[in-house]
Amino acid sequence: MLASVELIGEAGLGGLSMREVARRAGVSHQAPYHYFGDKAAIVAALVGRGFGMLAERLEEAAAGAGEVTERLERVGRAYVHFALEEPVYFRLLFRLEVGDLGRYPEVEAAGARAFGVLERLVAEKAGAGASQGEREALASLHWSVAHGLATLLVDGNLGLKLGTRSAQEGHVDEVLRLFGRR
Amino acid sequence: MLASVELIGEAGLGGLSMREVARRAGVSHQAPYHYFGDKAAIVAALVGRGFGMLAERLEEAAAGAGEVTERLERVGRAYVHFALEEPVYFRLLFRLEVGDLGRYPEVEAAGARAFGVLERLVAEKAGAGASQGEREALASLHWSVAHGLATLLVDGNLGLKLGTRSAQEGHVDEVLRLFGRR
DNA sequence: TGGCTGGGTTGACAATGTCAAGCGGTAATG
DNA sequence: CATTACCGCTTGACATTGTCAACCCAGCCA
Repeated sequence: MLASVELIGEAGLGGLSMREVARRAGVSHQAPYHYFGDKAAIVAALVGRGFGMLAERLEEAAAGAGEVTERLERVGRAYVHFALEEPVYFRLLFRLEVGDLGRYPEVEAAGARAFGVLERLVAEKAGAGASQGEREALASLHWSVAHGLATLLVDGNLGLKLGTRSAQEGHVDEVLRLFGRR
Repeated sequence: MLASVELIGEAGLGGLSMREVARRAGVSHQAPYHYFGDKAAIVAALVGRGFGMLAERLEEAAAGAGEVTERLERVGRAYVHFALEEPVYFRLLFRLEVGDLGRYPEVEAAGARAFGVLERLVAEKAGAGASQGEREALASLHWSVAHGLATLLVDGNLGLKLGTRSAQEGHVDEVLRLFGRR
């Protein structure tokens, strides 16, 4: 299990070989197979774990004191920071093919838990007068900003050269602050 | 080449088998190998093509008349629409492992071309007085919104049930309009 | 004692990516 | 015309992988 994460980190999801994992763990090539029926199942387990970790961080960020907008910004920051701190897990989260996800309800539930944090905050911000469509749009917008920024940063696709970690964090803060001013 | 896209569409990137591609094209299992040295190379070629298509759409959207904010909004919509219309290509674009990308400069160039469209618009919007950091943050923010929304929609991770295509487009319009109000 | 179960093992199989070598035809070169 | 070179492709091998099936053995319960 830990060996899987390590290996994915080294060789990417495509480079994940159950046989190599077993080799590293010093067991036979079928041992992992005994716990997870399938290669997809081991990945799904990791995804579930990853969503759990993410949800925890988001809940923590949402729980503290402060105005709604402030807490929302904190949640966004927590989202992006999670991606930067656990890039292996984060990349995994959204790499499952859509169809496969249905086979693992607990993974779906873990994802919904993370999304729920955002949803509640957005509902609070929108106020009672807002229509469902407005709330959904606001939630999608917030989710998109955090998710887009995290994805682009993690994959180095922002076209910027943000070498150090603190440079990345500074950029994230600036972007989120800019988004918050509205 | 076309067979690859088709196969990826059916079985996902992981399900792409050069041998199966060759079989469909009615040639020997080594024929594709003759044109592309590598499995990674064929994927990179598709990514390059995808970025080219995307850049074209963005340039088109940016070229028309209107104020900067209006054009920016059009570009964002074009970005998301591309993802919805060509999900196979779009998913491919950002799935290359970071390290591998360096091996294919033409792919990087195609990506930079797409990003450039946004960069110029943002520079225009920010005005001459803005610092480089401000411009970068603004560009990242716009890119993040479009990219995040596109990614989440394509992978069905928004937690919403947007069955029909027009429902999706309506949601996109609403989110982008909301973002534009600033 | 006997049987059952959990945590493995060994051995086989088809499929895949990739390497190496060969082969037929067309085009340029002498 | 003969030769050479190249292009587009094929055949045949190889190690590696995911997965199936069968077996094994310690420890526990009855």
